[in-house]
Amino acid sequence: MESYLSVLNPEQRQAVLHWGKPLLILAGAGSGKTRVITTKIAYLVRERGVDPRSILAVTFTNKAAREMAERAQNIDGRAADAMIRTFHSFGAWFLRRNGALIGLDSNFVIYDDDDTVTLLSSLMPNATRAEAAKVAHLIARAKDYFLTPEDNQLDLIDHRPQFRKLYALYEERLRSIGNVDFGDLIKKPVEILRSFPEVKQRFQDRFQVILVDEYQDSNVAQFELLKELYTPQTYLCVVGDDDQSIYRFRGAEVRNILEFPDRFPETDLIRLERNYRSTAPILAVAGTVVDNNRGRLGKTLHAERGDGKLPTLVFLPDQETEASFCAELIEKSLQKRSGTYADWAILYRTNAQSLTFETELLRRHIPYKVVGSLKFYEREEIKDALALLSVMVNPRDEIAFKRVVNKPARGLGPVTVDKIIEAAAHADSALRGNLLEVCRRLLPELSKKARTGLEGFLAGIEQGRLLLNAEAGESKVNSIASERLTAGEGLSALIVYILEASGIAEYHATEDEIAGTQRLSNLQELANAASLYPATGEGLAEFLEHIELDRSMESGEESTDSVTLITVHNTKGLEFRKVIITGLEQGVFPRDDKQDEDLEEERRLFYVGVTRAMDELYLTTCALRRMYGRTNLNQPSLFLSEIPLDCVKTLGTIPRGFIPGRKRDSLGDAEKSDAHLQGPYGPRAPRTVSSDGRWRLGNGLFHDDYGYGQVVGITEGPEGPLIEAQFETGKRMRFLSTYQSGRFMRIERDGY
DNA sequence: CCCGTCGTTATTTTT
DNA sequence: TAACGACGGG
Repeated sequence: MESYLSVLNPEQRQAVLHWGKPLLILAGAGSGKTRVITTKIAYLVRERGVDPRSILAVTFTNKAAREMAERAQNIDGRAADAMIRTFHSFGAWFLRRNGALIGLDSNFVIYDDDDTVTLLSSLMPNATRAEAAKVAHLIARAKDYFLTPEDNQLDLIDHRPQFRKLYALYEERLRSIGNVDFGDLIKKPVEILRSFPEVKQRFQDRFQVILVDEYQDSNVAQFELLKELYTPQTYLCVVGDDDQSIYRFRGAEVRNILEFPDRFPETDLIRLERNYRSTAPILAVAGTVVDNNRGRLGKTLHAERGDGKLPTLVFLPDQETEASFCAELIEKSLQKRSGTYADWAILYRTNAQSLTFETELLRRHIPYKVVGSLKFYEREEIKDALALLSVMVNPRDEIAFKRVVNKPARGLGPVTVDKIIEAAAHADSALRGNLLEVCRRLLPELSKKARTGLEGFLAGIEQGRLLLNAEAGESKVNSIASERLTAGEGLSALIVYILEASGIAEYHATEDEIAGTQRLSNLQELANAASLYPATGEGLAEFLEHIELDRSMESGEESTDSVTLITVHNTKGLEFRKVIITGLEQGVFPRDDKQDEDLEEERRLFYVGVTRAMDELYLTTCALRRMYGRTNLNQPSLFLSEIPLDCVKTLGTIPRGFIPGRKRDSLGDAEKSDAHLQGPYGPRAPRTVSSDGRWRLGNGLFHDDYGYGQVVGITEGPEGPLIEAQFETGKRMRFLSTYQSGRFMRIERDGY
């Protein structure tokens, strides 16, 4: 056996050697999934004589695509010729070549969610941006589900007729601008493949092998794309873990993986259940909890590493205590043993929860980094720069045009700008939509102030375009020595020049002086990122596409040893020696509006978090938590009650009535679902009046969010008397008797 | 055009 | 609570 195959376990090897029928590899967390895919690519090229160019491997993240390409090449260099891309980058590649068939110019710009909202806002003049964002979200979902504005099933996304109209209007507008959104990168290729059999034939001939990674995160449109590329002669292999499907809210359809064997008859199924990451007690927690999900193919992870430290379940009074508990845990661990800060990750459900941890870690001088809050490409200056560059690539891009034409202020108010856009929309066909050309025509008609301003804007763009088209662009740029930004080389120099000439650089430099921000250096960073692209129109388009599709911004700040603060979602694919999952309370994780499918997804999210841990796992839950400026008394998370008590060590005071899970095999199904409904309060002699005299059973109350209700229980908590309220909406909550807020009050409404 | 104030509204986010 | 947007006054 070849050495690269000998490192595989029997199931992994079986998966690599498999050939012929469709294959579904169910790869549990930490089971060596990436190794299998990359080895498989290399194996196909090396042993099966498959032409690497006929291999298509798709993933969801650029990081995964890069890693896959790199590792496959390390085994066999010829794998470099395989097409290993994200779904979206494959779609973009496809559309640049075949988009003309449906009237799409090859120089389209890819709109991000933000641009999409802006476009939609312009179609909804009376709506707020937040309302437009909601519709934009729905449109994105519709595209994920491969639904057109005409589709009957669009009602499943939103049944209001105006949604259908807005979607149609949005599509029309996007088409006339000549750009695409993320959903189009999948949906449009499918449409082309369906409408043009000769194109479909070409692609089906080319791709003999199709591999899909993280298949549990694929959406309906992506499934359709696979179906169009697939023929009975194609070797199709998908890899994923149904238990790690956590992007339903974004259109991921877990049924894609659950029903794969039905969709592709004679599918072979291989399970990778040997886990090389975590110790057995950690996997026991993960397994018992996720086992409560109904919609899963079923899989049991075995810990190759064997036994280890028992996970700790920690009951805490509030979030401040939670933060200091985490900090102390980390400090003590570093004092005692030789571990590092980087061993530790603090996980939470929502970004807002990071604040308390940041405050505490800062106070104690514990180094940390917050993952996912970078948002480089959401910064104003970066969006400005990208909009400016977008207009140069696609002069029909009115969204980008609007953003930058009056920035810095050039005396072009919204009235003038709208006039230009109107004129462009109604220009004769040769100029239709070409904003820059229309601007030029319109100049004489404008007021002096507006004219001068617009001339300045056009001059900047024009010079930029000249340089893009000029052979010796670079040397020219360098001769126009830049004042604020350093030119660098290639496209970087050109971008620097454009930023300077347009006044954008100066505008943000001034901002920096006022607000002490880093905007100019961000712009510099953006420009630097372009250094490897040629200073041509094509190079610029490529650069913009790269940025739209890959916003990870891999800055090399990995060097400092620090604790990781991260949302559970963001931990997917990562691992840490020591993991603390925080905020495990009903209403937080899971959120209390989650039911059925959504609840199962939350449970999978919990599973993802747990399976990140290699050596140590801590689960924390707080009795009180401030959310939206209100302090709520929460029950421990349902998921905690699903963990058998002998699977964990507990710390802190277990709340009365907390019922831990029992051993799985002693539970019948009916009993199991009962356990979920079990209230947190044990039997006690009921009080009729709270000890502070504020409340009595049956008192009426009103809460802005929960409506009318009634006091149905009174207990004594560590912080004072607690009242339990049953609201007419069905919600039951407990409050401190002293809890007061303008939105919550006692009302004279005793009894019902 | 900039700034202050008021009101609204709160997940998760591979691309 | 806090952050962000919408609106009105200077």
